[in-house]
Amino acid sequence: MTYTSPNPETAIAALADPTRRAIVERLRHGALPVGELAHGLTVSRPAVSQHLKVLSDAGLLEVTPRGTRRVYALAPEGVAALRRYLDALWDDALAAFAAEAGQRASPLDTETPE
Amino acid sequence: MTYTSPNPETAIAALADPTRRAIVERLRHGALPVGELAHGLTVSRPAVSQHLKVLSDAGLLEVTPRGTRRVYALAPEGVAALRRYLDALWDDALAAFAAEAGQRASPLDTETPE
DNA sequence: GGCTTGTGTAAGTCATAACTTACCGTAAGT
DNA sequence: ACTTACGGTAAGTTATGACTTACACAAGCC
Repeated sequence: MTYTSPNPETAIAALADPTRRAIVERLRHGALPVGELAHGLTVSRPAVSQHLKVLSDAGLLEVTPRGTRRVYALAPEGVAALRRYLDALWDDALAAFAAEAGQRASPLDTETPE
Repeated sequence: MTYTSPNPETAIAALADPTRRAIVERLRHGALPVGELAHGLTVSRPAVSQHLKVLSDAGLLEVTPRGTRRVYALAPEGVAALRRYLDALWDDALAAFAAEAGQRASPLDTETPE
């Protein structure tokens, strides 16, 4: 029960911020505590904490308290949820693309039928 | 030369806005002109135009002028770029996850080696 | 037990971007 | 050619959210 992502849209919104993407990039290589994480960034440690909260709420990160430090890691399930969302979008995009190509092949409606 | 997406990060930022996600959702079923698009939304037509520009710049949408109206459609290549980005992230997330699981199996460093 | 280290939270400031109204250009219809 | 419909752009306002400093709390070390 490592709690799954709430919804992919929250995750997308979380990844929109450059600093948060930088955090995610830093976590690609492995889990890190907050201090280490903030050391490579240009913003203050509290700012990092706030971003970590947003990413965690979006289901993209998981915390493991280890003594006095809190180690953050990428949550594979959160990334997977995003992937599923985009896969479905990709599927529909292709279908719509094909449908429009078919419509252009048989120009039944130069005008919208209203 | 339907011009490809600039980078996945711009696309993510574009999808962060709820109104823009609503536009994308509406385009899943097929291409639409601006008027039709704005009709289903709560914001004004100019606002929709601005959002369409952002989505187009991100490589997620394509325009087809048809007479006086401009028909917008999902750009499969833009969605594909996003998918590739997330696939790579997913890959690293799994690797990091496995690495940490291995570290926990052989606890060489209860402390960070600094 | 007090001190230090590591981190999350609160309050407030400031920058960004989403939205509105007004306007302009362009393509079709009569 | 004039009118109408459609959509992009400009200018200005407002709301959102990212950042800072200051503070509070918990866990290890002496």
